[in-house]
Amino acid sequence: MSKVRVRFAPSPTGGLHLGGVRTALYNYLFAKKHGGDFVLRIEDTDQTRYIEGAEQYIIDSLAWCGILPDEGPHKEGDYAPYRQSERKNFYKEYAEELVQKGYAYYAFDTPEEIETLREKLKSQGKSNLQYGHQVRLSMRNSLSLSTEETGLLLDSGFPHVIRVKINSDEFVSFNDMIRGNMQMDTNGVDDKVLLKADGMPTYHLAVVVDDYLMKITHAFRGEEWLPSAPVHVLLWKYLGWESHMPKWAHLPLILKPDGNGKLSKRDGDRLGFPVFALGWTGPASKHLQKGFKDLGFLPEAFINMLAMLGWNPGTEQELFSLEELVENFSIERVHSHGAKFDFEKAKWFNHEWIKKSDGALLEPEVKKILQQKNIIIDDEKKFKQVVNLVKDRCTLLSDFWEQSYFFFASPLNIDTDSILSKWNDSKNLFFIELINSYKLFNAWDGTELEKTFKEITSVHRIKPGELLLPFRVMLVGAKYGPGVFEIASLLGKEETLKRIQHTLSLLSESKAGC
RNA sequence: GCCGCGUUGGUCAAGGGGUUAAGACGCCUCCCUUUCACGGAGGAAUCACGGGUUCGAAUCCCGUACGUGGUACCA
Repeated sequence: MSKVRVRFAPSPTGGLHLGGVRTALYNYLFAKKHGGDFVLRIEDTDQTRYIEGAEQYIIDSLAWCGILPDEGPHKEGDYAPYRQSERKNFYKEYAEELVQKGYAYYAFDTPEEIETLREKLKSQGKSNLQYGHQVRLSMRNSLSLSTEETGLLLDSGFPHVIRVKINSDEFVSFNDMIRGNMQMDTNGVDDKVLLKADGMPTYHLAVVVDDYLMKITHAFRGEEWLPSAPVHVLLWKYLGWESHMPKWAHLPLILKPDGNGKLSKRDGDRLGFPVFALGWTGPASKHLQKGFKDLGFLPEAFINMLAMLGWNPGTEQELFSLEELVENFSIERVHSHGAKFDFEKAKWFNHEWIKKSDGALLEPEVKKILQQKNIIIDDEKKFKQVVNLVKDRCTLLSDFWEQSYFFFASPLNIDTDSILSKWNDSKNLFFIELINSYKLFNAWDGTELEKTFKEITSVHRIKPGELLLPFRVMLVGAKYGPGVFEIASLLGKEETLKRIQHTLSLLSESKAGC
């Protein structure tokens, strides 16, 4: 058995969205599971849709996910080049070969002529034109024209394409690793263009030629290719490569959460969640669409979520590292139906990953987030403690800001309103005495702070619960966060006393103002 | 329109002739927490419909409906 080789073959037409990353992921998982190669091939045969920078963006996106190609345009192997635009000569050669063998033909119809014909049929209420066995003899091509006429047109350099000649009523069967035995007839497909007038191949030719030349053993791609699969299978046969044909698997689509249609690049803004791994700025619009990374997702959570959207190991385990996915993945367990994307579940995966990640792993990203907000981290030991203390309450990395900034800077606002309604002189006196007691502390320890706090409450005959909330608001600015004495302990004596004092004066001002 | 693929709670899903039809997200209730989370215990909610086959169908077959993809010199 030859070495497993799979490829991910995106076209550089813009950002790489969820579905694309998942296709890459499944290819990668399968390759690594079987000790094979994962090849990145850039399908840039449509010059009209080519977007500068998209190729690098794709490589960067995959790298962030931990999906590293063994070969690709950025990492050349034995099958270079890896951009189809640089492989132009191969395709022409094979297209000509197909013509010689009688499996393909030259067609001289201009796009405008075909379009006109389509419009005409449409206006007559007829079904869409299929350039195939029904009409090919009434069109302008090397089948309908004499050899002389064809030769003349060819010699004069008349623009032409090469089309595959698909026989009607032919049954094509192949095995799909997800769907099982497929038997389709050729009536559903037309005489696909193989080589365009500009000399570039279409997907149909390029995918077959490149998969053959690059010794691809398994071809996994989106379900949208299923209807044209018979053409590809036939091409493998016509080129005489049938015994080398890769095993196929057509992956289910990722659908929009609100129903209707597959998730597309444009859905990101409309639906309020990212569709890209990394942020993408359209070169024309200059509009930035944020990616999962920008929103505070961990790559581990992102690929975990993606893997589970369309695949399931059959056990109750939901949390998988990339290594565990490699170990457990099986293409046969990929579903044959699409799944709607659920952003809430995606966030859940991230929350789980933040909780289970070692604080040390999170620190660099968290530090970046805090520093972007001009928070100065002067005490590394304290920073580590804070990260571990608050990570359970963070769903996104960006949540670390709200959950931890007040350890390093004064609260932005003090929510005095939440204290004021129940505020009175005896509570004020309590805090004054608390300050005085805390001033005498030598060892600033959370347990001791709590002990003293409670002792004073009993002297003042106030329930601790009535004072804990004001205390929290003094330190945090609002009603959230970890245990209040843990916060005080990390804040240190000077800062804690300063914050109590500060809020006390705010409260007296408010009272006076009433 | 035609052709292909699909259909288990709102969402992701296990289950592939006999199950009280797993589990997860989300939602609700309670416990924990003198905050917010985390954690724990519960709850509501499902086999698209109609025919077969069978002692027995979510599971197999056929229709219908619905969804989705294709129907480009795009991939």
